[in-house]
Amino acid sequence: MDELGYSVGEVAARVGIAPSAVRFYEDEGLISASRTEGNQRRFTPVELRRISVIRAAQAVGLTLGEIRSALDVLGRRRTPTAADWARMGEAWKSSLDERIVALERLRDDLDGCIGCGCLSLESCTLLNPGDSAGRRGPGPRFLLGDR
Amino acid sequence: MDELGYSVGEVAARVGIAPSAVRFYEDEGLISASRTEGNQRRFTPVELRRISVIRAAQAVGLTLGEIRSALDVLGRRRTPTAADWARMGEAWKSSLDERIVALERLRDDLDGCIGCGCLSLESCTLLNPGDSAGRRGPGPRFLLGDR
DNA sequence: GTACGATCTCAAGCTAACTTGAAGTCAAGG
DNA sequence: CCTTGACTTCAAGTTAGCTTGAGATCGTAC
Repeated sequence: MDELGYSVGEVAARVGIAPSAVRFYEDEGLISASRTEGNQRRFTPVELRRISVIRAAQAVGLTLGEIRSALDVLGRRRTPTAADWARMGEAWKSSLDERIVALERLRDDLDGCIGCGCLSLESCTLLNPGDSAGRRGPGPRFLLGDR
Repeated sequence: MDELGYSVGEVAARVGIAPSAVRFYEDEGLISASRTEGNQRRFTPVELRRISVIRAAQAVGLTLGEIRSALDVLGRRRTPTAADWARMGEAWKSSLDERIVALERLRDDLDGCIGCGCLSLESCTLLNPGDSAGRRGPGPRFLLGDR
């Protein structure tokens, strides 16, 4: 790190991703960098934080597009406040909560079905929820994201 | 459905996927079909079940490769028993349990971090777990699947 | 028998999130 | 000054899981 900031390689090493991924994030507008006289990227510590947040958000299951939107909300202010990060975190937390609930429901349904061995039956509620889960078209919609 | 079984279109309609996906699954060896004299696919009800199970497994987050392995375990027996399906279901359930635990931990960490506003701090345990989460390399490994 | 939708095969395209490679430039040590 | 490793851009490749399109055939209803 020189007086301008971290190089791609340094950033990559620090956040544990490949340099190509760092460049990719910049190309995608998720992070920004200044340049040296010789046209090399230099990143401030703030960008390191943004990358960490990006990775965290990905772990939660958000796409880069969604993450970009969230980061855009932070706006052009130089240094996001704690409240800014908190707001984003809250949004992700509810996404997390939804996923957890969905998985738990799936697990519980699986429990019930396995108990009765009905995974082998055409009438299985889990695989053919037409009766109990309502008529929302054919297939195991219950499991595929339909709410 | 004729005496040989369901056509691709019928299968597709019944399980709620596109005919191309049905052909794709057959190409991938996930399901099998007999052929009419005119070379058209015909599927038995068992294949419908397999597709439903495939979709269920995908919803749990398994890849087609993993699913193929699981289905291969069912072997060449013509009709899988309830115990067979149950065994697979159990395996998926533990995968589900793992995911739920991981997401819950992530959510709880996010809770703590948001409470203290530390998402904006470089010393944040969540984003830089180097200290409390052990030294397993740089980056927010805690969030990225490292266990 | 003829029309018309459904099916066939095969190749190519698509999205996400990157990686890889080529050809060339920058920066720091000796 | 020279070497060497890190950096540059840009195009193309990768993986998963399908979809789309072209051109040809099947099957069924009238």
